[in-house]
Amino acid sequence: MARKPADQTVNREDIILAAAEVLHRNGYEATTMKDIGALVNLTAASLYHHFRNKDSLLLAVLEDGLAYAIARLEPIVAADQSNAQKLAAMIKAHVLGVTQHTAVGATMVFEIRSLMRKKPTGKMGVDESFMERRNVFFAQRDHFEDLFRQVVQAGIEAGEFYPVDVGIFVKTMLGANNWVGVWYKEGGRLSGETIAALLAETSLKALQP
Amino acid sequence: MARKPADQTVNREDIILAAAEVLHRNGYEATTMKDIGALVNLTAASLYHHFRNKDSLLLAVLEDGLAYAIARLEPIVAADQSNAQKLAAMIKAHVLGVTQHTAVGATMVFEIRSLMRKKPTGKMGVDESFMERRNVFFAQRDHFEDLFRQVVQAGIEAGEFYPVDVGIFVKTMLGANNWVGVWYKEGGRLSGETIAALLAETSLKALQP
Amino acid sequence: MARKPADQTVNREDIILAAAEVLHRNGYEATTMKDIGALVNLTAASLYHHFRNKDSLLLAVLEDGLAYAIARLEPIVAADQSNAQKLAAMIKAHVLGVTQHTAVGATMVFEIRSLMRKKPTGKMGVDESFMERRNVFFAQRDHFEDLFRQVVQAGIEAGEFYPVDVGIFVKTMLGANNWVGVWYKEGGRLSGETIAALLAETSLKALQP
Amino acid sequence: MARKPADQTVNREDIILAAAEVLHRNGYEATTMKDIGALVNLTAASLYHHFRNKDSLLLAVLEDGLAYAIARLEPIVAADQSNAQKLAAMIKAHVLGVTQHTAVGATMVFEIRSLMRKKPTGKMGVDESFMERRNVFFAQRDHFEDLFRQVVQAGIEAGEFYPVDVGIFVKTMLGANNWVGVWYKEGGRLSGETIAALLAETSLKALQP
DNA sequence: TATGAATGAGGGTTCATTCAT
DNA sequence: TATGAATGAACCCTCATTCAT
Repeated sequence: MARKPADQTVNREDIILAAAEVLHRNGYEATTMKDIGALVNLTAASLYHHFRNKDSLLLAVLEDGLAYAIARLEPIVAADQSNAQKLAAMIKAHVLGVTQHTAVGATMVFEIRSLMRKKPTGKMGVDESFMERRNVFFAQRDHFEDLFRQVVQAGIEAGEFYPVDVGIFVKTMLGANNWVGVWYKEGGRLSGETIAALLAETSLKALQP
Repeated sequence: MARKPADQTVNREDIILAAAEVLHRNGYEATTMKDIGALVNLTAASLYHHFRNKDSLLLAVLEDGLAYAIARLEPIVAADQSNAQKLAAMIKAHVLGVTQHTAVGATMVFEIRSLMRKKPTGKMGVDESFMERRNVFFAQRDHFEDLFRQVVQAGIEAGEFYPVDVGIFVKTMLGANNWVGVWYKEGGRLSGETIAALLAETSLKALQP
Repeated sequence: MARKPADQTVNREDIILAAAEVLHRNGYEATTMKDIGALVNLTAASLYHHFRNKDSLLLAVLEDGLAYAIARLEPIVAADQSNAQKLAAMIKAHVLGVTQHTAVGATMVFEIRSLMRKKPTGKMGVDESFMERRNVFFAQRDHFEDLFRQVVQAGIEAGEFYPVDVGIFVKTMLGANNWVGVWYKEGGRLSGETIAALLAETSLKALQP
Repeated sequence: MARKPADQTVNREDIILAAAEVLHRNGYEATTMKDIGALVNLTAASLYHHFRNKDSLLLAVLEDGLAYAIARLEPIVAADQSNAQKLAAMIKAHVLGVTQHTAVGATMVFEIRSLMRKKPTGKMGVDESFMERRNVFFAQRDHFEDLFRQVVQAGIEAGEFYPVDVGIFVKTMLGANNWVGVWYKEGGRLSGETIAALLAETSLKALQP
């Protein structure tokens, strides 16, 4: 269960990884500090040396996952390729990320509800910095979706894609892609790469002019 | 807030509806008996006259939603139409169900993790009947997916559809459809019917031979 | 230790009494819900059926004590007597209250710092109703002091009293009176009545023209 | 916030001063090692190089304040003056100390309850030396009160003072004087000296034969 | 000396659940 | 049926304290 040998120093990143795992497995509310600590051989109390509180830690996981996902997408969007090629590459990269990088999986599958529902307090009064971070996160989340919207839109305008309703299409496509995080199990019938390729193919076909 | 006038008798179905609403809005762990009760002007304690415990109530919601979803699908599958027509009708029916019937939305969007994670006891010892119901639910869930798989498979064999990996395709498609429950807001830019039609169109296009 | 037999129903007032006792004995921060509960044979959790949270309960104690103290003072102020007679009666009543009514003792000896230091949150976000109650409490506390100030001021104007600095004198006098709550032990050398009489005599002498 | 520039060596006395400030402001239980450390730019852990534990540190504050108060009183008691002159000087000195010397204020206002309630262990087993120090402190506290009692008693015997109950009178008077530490704010309407003078006058008047 | 990291103990609070009324 | 009262379990978080560096 524990991922870290008992005698090693634990750093912020280790904790985020552990938290991502629990978060991905159990969801926001069912994730306890104790569970996270157990994965790095720490007590719950010790986690507070690295993060102000649970919300802050879990938000760090989400930020991490989202940043990673975006980082893989942006070079693709900026590349000099057809929109179809870009979109295929984006989907593959994203789905692969969902299956491989726990934090990405957690971030995407994640019911953002939990974060939205958060009242401006955990136990520390009105934590403005948290609210700010949360807002930045939501903005990044929009940005993430926007990368897909841009490419689809450009593809439509270039005549590469069938003129779908971009907003609906992208949400739908991401729903499909993110959902992989729910059912994907390592060592299953198909590899992450294969699944990623199949999902890309499906989306591309759906956009055929 | 309360869905029931204060002076009316509350029955099992009312509670399920209330629970579905909270469940859909807040997720499994964040759903409290008090919240559910509030929607029908009951105290949390009173809910126990209608349901053995929280799990049982929430499972009832999921069963309800799933049964409703299946009930709308089976006649379509059984109808005398092309597989393409069937699949389009199924998607439309399902997506519409997700947007209109809270319990369906809750059931589908729902991270089944919560249910799977449940230890065979809450406070009442090994509740075998609950485990049975849970297993039946999972079986039904499989059946639900199977309805889609059947039609897709038949369509492929009939040459109507492109020969996709049926398992992956259906999971993907359902991911997309169910995700609607996450982002759909009544009174948005597009009606549930329109969204349902668009999703059906997208999936059908992706299956074009 | 427990003040209530194990088989009796506990009501709001019982809890306030228990809380007053612990509060008086241990001070705000050192008072735990568990300790309070123990005095009425309840668990800490059970207290939450009667009070929203610890702050609310302790504030109730203070309100109680203050209300009681004021209630004993107001008739005296309104009576038709000389200011000297009034003041003597007020001091006696107040000191007696401090020695007999635990909540009064707690309220008066109480380092109001704890209440003033309270950030607008315990664990429940910005609890506005609590802040309002707190403000009302402080206003009442002012009113309490004002009753003494009125009589002293009137006495000075009537030539009954030496023209002291009213504000300082009253604060000083109340400091002396409230301090009784710190050192008074039931069954000591002198009765509460005797002590009260001595304190009244002392203050009156200090005001001699 | 920090009282010491970041690059200066911190000594025992600095810490006591910082602790006195926090203690005076927040009370025993609400005083944290972290808060104290912050005032001298130290971490909580670092404080343990100077003091065995929190209790020991806070007791040092109290000892300091009490020693200072006594040191100012003893010469007065020993001086060759009338008892009335002595008492007036003592009150002035003491009240001034309360307003000026944080440790005195902390010691006096301080609810000795916290110290009395201390179980003979925090985490370090039965700390006998602490219990001894605590007892010495209480003895000193008695001595402090005794200085006042001596002068009042002598004054009564000399016919300078009205024959009050010495014990009660002194406790009452000290209550009044110590209470100044609760309400005194620097920069208020009256200076510490003025307040001290008024309190002395009041007590002396109360003792008029 | 100073500190970052870690922890055990404990406190406030929530919540599902039970039970007598 | 309905509920108020009560509770055990669990959770988040704080804090005094220790220890290796």
